[in-house]
Amino acid sequence: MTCAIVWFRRDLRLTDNPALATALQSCRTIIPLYIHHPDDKTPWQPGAASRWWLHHSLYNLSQALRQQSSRLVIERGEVNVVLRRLINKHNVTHLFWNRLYDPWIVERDHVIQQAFQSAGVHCQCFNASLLIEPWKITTRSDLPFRVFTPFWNRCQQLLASIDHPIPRPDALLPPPKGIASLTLESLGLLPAHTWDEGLTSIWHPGETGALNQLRRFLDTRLTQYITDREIPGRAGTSRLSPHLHFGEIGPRQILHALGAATMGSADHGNDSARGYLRELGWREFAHHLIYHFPETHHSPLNPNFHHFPWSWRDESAETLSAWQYGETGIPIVDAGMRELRHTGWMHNRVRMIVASLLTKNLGFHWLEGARWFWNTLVDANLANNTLGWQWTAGCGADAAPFFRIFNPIRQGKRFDPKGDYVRRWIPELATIPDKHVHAPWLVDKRLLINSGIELGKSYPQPIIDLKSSRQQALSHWHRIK
DNA sequence: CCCCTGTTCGG
DNA sequence: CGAACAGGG
Repeated sequence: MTCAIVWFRRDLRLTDNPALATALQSCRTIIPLYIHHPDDKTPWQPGAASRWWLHHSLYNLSQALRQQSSRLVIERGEVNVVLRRLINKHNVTHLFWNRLYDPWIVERDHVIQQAFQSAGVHCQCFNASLLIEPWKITTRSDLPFRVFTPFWNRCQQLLASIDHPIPRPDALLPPPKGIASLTLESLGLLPAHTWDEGLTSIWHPGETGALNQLRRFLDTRLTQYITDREIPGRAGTSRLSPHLHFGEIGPRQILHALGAATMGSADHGNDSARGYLRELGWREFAHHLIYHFPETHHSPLNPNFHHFPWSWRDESAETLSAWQYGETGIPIVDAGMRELRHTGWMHNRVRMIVASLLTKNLGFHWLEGARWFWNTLVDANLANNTLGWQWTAGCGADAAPFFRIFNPIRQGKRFDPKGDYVRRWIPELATIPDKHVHAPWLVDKRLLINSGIELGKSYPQPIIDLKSSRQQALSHWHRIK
């Protein structure tokens, strides 16, 4: 009699789940297990938005399991203790999971595999969340990639050989009779007071939500993706990032669906498909980097920046909180930060703009921004967050050179020309003419008053002079160049 | 997945 | 005088 644990982590789906599929082939009884371990020694404990998502995703998974006469077993505690207890209690013979790439998880999983393997449990782990795992490709000199373009070129050569997604199983196996489980509610993942209304109205965590979102994106947005993806005022992006983070859908499924969706379509559609795939490529690249350079979640990949004087300006709590809460007086930045706080998500173009302001103009350490994103994003992901912040801060490997300092006015005019995005999140600016919406402080006072805006009252004065702070940043950078 | 400054060029 | 381009941080 064989009994398997399928240890769910961030692979909260039934389709294209190799750990689950293998268990179904090789065992008679299956325990679908989730272990909540809030005390793990990570500097990156999931934030409130992420926990909110996790709660709903676990709920969705447990419902899906129930529909097939199985159920999710929820435990809490140190993972090896929990696993050992269940393995002994239920005579578990097989342990299956899908791999993750956060440095301490890689290490922990390795220890667990060793320990249980030598205790006679068959342990096996799989790739469920990447197209190409970090150790599968290297540069010509056999090193990890540090530059995106050659990385992605190499990946593209291998796309054709990537496995098709595994179909959703049409029958599961029951867990042992009477097996105990904590309730989902007892994990306390939901916020104490209800700030989550903004989230509930736009997101649908869980596998069903993920598949619907992919379908909707492919059917209604993909052909316009290449032109719309940079316009934060349009719903042009896939918005799959939180679903991907929790593994409610995997990139193999997207790749496969993308192939089917663009088969035989005109060039424009293929440009869009390629463009979208490239964004998945950045996700792959981020995981490649965090795996091979596990220090980078706190330390710059580019050694020139090890002694860079981050935090060269006032570093005051008020300045930081003005940035966090969208009160900097710079509309495109405030719009982004408010979108983040209300929805747990921010358009990628705007992420770059707000990050550039924080690290270059306001002179804060990039980790300060990374932490805020970590706590507020529903898609908070160590690999992507690290890549993103090091990229804009200029200290990553293939980062934007430090001297690429975004000008939020120019960015606003270019990517939000009519101010649709800005006005959506900053209704105070509803009546200001389009041409001034990105820099209200440069507008003639009388015109502002006609628009019913008084800077410093209804909307803040800018907290930073863009020109001089830019000069300051460049002069600091000069010293380490 | 940039910005600024200076220069040239066409109207 | 704006658009287009080159050069450099």
